[in-house]
Amino acid sequence: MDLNNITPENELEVEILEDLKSGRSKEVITRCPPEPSGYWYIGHVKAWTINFETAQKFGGKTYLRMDDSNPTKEDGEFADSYMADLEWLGFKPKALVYASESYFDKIYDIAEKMIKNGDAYVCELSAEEVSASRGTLTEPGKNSPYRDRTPEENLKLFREMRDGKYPDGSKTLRAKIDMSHPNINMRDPIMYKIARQHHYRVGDKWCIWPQYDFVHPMEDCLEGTTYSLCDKGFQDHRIVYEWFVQHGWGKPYAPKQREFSRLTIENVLTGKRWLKQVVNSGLVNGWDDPRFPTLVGVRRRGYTAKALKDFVRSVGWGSTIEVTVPYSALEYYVRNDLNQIATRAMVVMEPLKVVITNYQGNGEDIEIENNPNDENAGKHKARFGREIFIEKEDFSLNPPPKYNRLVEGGIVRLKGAYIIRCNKVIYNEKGEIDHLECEYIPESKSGNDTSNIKCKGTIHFVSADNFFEITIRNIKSLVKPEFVSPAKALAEGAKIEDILEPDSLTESKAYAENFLKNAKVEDKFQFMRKGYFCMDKDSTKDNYIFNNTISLKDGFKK
RNA sequence: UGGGGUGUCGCCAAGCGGUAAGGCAUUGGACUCUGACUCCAACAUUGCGUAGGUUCGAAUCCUACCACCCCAGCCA
Repeated sequence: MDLNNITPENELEVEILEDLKSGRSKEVITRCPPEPSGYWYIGHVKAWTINFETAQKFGGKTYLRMDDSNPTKEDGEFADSYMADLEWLGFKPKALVYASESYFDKIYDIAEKMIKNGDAYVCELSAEEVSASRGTLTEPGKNSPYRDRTPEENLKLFREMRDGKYPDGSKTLRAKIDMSHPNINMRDPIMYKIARQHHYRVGDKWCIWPQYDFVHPMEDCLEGTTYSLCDKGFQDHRIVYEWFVQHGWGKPYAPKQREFSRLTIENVLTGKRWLKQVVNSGLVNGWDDPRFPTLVGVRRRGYTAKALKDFVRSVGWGSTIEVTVPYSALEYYVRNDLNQIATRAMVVMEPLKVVITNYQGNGEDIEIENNPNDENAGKHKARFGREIFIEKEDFSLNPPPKYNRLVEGGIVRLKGAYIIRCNKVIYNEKGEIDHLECEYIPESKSGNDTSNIKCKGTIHFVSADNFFEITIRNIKSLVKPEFVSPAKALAEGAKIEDILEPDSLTESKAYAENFLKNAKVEDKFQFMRKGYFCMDKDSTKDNYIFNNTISLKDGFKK
């Protein structure tokens, strides 16, 4: 790889380039280190995109590493979902490693080494006492009375901790740094705690567990990570990270921790704790509910991996701890990608029957382009005949200004077929419109129109001999629009039920052209003039279900 | 009152001493057999948190101030 051909696009890349040129780094190794304790959501895409793509850019690699050092929160169910999510996103990790299995032994050895070096000690303060002696933001902490034990004594105690000689919570291993350090994270952080807890991977092998500030840098070192990229929430842990790299690892080519902004989206509920509550309350249908911001949720809804990645790239690295963007920023990329790949089809949501009074035959085939933006997408057959259905809203008795759909006595083009003129409105006993009587203009057929009639509007339709009924799932924002920061509202005491939109998911029936019978789960369509839809996994042979991924932009000013 | 950060258009975001990129949103308009897409135009008028200073010249350097965010788990 020729470093001179690489154009750095942010400060980190500038730094990496310098490190590579100076020889500080031999290659770029990053990691994707989820704690397997919940499903990923859109925010994770940013973290993984940054980690995978910076490595890729410099010809490096990325490991998927389960950061599973807390047995009380972790679960194999989640760990298993991550490989699938990553594959869907299009990222290929160099390997999948479980920190608990691959690194705990070595990390234990490092801890012993640190004890021998006088960098760690066994402390017998209770959790409350540790907290009380840590000091406050403005006052220094106090040294633990156990701080000055000899390395021999510490080593003996630590081994006994490991061997299960002491009850849970009775002792900890602490780093000997500085109890009066202005950064609280440096005040003798806990390296190991005692907790008899079954672990989803390593079972009951351990009763002592390494803590984040210690375990994370050591995992990075053992793995060969050169750049440990995390969110800005860890910015004031960087100094601790570097301390452990120096005192625990102590070799050259140590990793560097660098931080990017967390990404949040207006009006989207995030936070494991809240999402879990919503799932448990039954207000949604599981973690992959199409209204949910989880990856499995947005995927089911019909969002694409490309859209998500384009979106997070557009937001950038970020400078503040958290960057909040409007939902429309995401939607732009969703529409953008779907517009390129979605197959066009005609579906009538609220049918209004139209009889073509001057049409005599048994109907005829017409052709519809599968995707006008992709010439290789081909066409599919649809039908036109004496009886068709159009959208109710495409006919008006009292048309607003600039309404260029069907009106009494007016004309409109049927997509892919003919121009029709509305001659008569037929009402039922209740005085409602029952159907329309129209005539078609035989010379106006799409493809060989010799009629010379200029027609402003084109509407979609289905023919009575070429449709079947489908189910549409209409999806609105899960959260009421006034809650721009739902997690904040909840933290301030709002109730889940109060911030959620009551009818965020509704079902309705629609008439779809028969072509849609070929659809498979996760196939993406544009129902012309309506929006993008994705076939849901709940579909059966007799009931095709489509999720409304997103509407089309509507430029019609009423 | 400690430490770590950040302040450039409604929202993101370039810029790193030479006279305010770009994207989203918005508003006009063109095109259109999807009122989509696409295209074109407008959108910080000495303005880059504020006040001073240095300089021929500052968002960029210096000084002081102000505002906002994060940190006191044996969570990650």
